[in-house]
Amino acid sequence: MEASLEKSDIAPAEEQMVMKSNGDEEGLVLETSKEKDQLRSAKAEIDKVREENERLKQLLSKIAKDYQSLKKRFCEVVQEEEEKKSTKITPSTRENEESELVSLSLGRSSSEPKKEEEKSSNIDDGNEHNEGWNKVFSLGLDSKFELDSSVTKKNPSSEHGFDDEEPKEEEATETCRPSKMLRTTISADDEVLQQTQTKKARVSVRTRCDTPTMNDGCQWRKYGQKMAKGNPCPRAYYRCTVSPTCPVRKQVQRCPKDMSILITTYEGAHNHPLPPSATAMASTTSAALSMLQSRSSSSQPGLGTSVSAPVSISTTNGLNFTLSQNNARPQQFYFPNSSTSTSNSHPTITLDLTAPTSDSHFNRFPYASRYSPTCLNFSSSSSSTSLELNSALQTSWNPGYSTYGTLPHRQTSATSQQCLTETIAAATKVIALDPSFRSALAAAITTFVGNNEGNGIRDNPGVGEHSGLNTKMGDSLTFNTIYPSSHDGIGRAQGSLVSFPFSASKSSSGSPVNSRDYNKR
DNA sequence: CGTCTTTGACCAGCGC
DNA sequence: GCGCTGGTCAAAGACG
Repeated sequence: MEASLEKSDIAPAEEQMVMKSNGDEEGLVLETSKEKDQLRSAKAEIDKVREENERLKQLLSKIAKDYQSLKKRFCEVVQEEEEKKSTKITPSTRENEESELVSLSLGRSSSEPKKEEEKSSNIDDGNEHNEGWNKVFSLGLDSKFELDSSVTKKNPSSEHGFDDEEPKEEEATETCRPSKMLRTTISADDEVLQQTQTKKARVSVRTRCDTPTMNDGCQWRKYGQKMAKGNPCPRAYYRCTVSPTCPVRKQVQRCPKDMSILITTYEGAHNHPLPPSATAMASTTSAALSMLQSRSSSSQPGLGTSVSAPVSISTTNGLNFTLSQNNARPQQFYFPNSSTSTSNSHPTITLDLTAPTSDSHFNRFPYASRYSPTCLNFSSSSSSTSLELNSALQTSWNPGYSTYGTLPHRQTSATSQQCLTETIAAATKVIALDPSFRSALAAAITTFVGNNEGNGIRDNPGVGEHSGLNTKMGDSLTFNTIYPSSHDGIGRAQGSLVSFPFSASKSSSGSPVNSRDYNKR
């Protein structure tokens, strides 16, 4: 469409060129017409990007506006709560609260506060004016995605510090070989190695499902089964059969702790069109791939020494998005059941669709729920990425899922499904736009904290649909949004809060993944 | 008969 | 070097 519009615009110039070339030989004419086409398409592309840019700019300004007002309100509420609590709570409970709050921060981990502070000093600079609370909540993405280093730093002690709860599951979900990763990441410019690396990008989905596998819309062929160590349940290996050349594989395994939970780990990106029902998952997996690729491409050897803190976004509305790339375990302090991987070399995204019962995360952590019922929690390390969806958003890709009435999940309604789709889409977008993660984040967050009004997050966010959001922001931007309603019917105010620095505008990396493959056939 | 699953064998990486 | 483990292959069987 834009191309056709563009056609008329540039027609005169092109005609001139043609006229000119008519005087020359025919080959030249052909060449010129070729260039003409290229010019046309390029212009169209530029216009597209410009449009998108404008749209996202508006989006961001809107968010910033909202942020300002909500921040004000949030601070008021927080202060009130603080005053109330300060008289009631004991030092120990206060400590808990603090750690929970720390876990909300990007670039600060409660386990390594000092380290993080040092490493993200630039973040502090940007957030100093916020002090206190914002310090806690600020997201420092600046150095988080520098590949690396992290890789070179092995942190075995941290490996099992977190998963006492589900060690087997983690084993089941992940199988990484740090040394392998090390090799591939060290020579990031090596294309072959990069490919090897991208193969390791994984998306893990935890869902309650009684069926042997989760119906994600794709066709799979089982090619193997293995007993995983430490897990009584066998792990099944599937390969995508939609296209014979499709590299996508998935592993399916039951959670040893809860057999009703199915852990599906996807690896690779589809190289073929997918049915609409499969696009969400496909987008997510390919986005993970994209993220990994962009990381490796944007990594700088010299910056490799910084160990990033885990990045996680969590909301009571069901989103917990954790990015971690390092050997250090992702630190989701108040999401003990979120599936983070022990595997340190596989960047892994975990979608946790399991239904939390009464002991949901936030119920367990009243302060977190009180202060940030809908909080976006970013932290990053370099070993895995986990995205947890639960509560209201929990649902399944399995269309027949609701038929398993014994499962404690909520019935999948059209609303929640749409919500899930949007959530996945947004999360996918975030991942996909990793090179411009900071800016893209805004778009994704808008989907969550905004009204889901279709503001830019499409149903099928192809990985390649990079918006090219280059809007420059201030040093840090905090989103603090109140949800109009809560999913649990209690009606508590749901504030989503996230802040992150937009200290640098990166051009979005064209994702190598063919986003268009995911378009409807 | 074609497709899919099962299952033992094989290979590579890793730790000791 | 050896054993363990994860991942894959491929032959055989099951199924529609």
